[in-house]
Amino acid sequence: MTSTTRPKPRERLLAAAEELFYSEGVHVGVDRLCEAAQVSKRSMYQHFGSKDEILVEMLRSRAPQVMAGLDVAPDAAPRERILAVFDALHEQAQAPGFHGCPFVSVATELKDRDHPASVAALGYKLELNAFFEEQARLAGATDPVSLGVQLTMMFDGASAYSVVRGGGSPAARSAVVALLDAQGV
Amino acid sequence: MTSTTRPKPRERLLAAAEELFYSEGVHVGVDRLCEAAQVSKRSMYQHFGSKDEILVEMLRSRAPQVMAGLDVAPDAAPRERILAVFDALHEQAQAPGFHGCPFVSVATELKDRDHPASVAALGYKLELNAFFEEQARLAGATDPVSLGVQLTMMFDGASAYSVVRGGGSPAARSAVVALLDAQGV
DNA sequence: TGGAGAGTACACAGATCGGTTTACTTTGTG
DNA sequence: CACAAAGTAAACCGATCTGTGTACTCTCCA
Repeated sequence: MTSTTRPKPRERLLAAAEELFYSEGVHVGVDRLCEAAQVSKRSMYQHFGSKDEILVEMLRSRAPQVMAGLDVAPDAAPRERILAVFDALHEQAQAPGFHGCPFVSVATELKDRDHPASVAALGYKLELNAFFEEQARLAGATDPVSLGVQLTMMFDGASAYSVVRGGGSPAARSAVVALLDAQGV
Repeated sequence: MTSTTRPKPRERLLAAAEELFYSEGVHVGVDRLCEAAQVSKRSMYQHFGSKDEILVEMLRSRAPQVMAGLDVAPDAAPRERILAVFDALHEQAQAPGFHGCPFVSVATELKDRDHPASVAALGYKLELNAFFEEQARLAGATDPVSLGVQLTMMFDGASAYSVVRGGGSPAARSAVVALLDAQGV
């Protein structure tokens, strides 16, 4: 009976935090968090020391899933694998509940790079950057380090575009193509 | 005595809102806002109907100044004028109190594109986009519309980079050069 | 000079914030 | 079965939130 069992409070809290913090911001209160997770506040403070701890744990535990949701062509050649990331982003940006990259959102809302959650967000961004850089290197890019940063910037820029205007733009893909072409990828 | 006069409460409130909402977020309370502006709460509600109204008015009134702070080479040729914007951003991103584009920040924090402040933020972003597009057109770009969007994305992507990691990166400028070169600008 | 408009200080309302505490119930297992 | 672990509901704490009400003072100008 491992498949139909209801998730434990800890996991329910992390799921509720993912949903609420993303759709409404990190200022959502613990009362609403507990209500959404169907967990009493007393239990919540048994599992987590504070609301911030939930936020950090949520970011840490979700990073791999977010990466997996973007690296949708792991067996393709580097250039296509990179482009697939932006195609995936483009599709996610069409969804009604899209509010940009959750890690950048948290960092933007906290406005404090020393906050543990900001550090967790930075960790994820470095991962994404490393992914781009590695693919660039595999494809024989002129300057993989620079290209990795450039692609990370384009990723966050395309996200910001969606946050402000809604939806996506084909200009993101053409920009990526131009950046890849410029380095012979 | 027009130069040494202390600004009126309305302007002091807008200045305090610009400072506090940017450095700490739109969730700063009206009490702290009034304290920073040295204006009584009663007076605040004489000038503005609500806290949100201050936020919207602040964004609207500050947009021209922000644009002016980026278009620092208005007499240069289009390509250099565009690059000057990213050089200005790069310098601003080095400053200790930098927290990204204030308009994108507000939109990110509100997570509601229908909010009047989000609409104001959108208006500013469209202005920046139009600026890039116009320069691209003047320089004879292959597809000025697409290039305008691409540059706006790079701008916000470079801003996000600074928010998450702090400081700037020379990769932003090289990316812009690649995008311009790809369109013969 | 005197009165109106603009400003102040401060208490208040009702809600919500993060977090704690008390008292009770459920659940899994030796 | 029995009992500890883990869960629940709900009151409570002091602080803060947006916004209002009251009562007073300042300043400028007809």
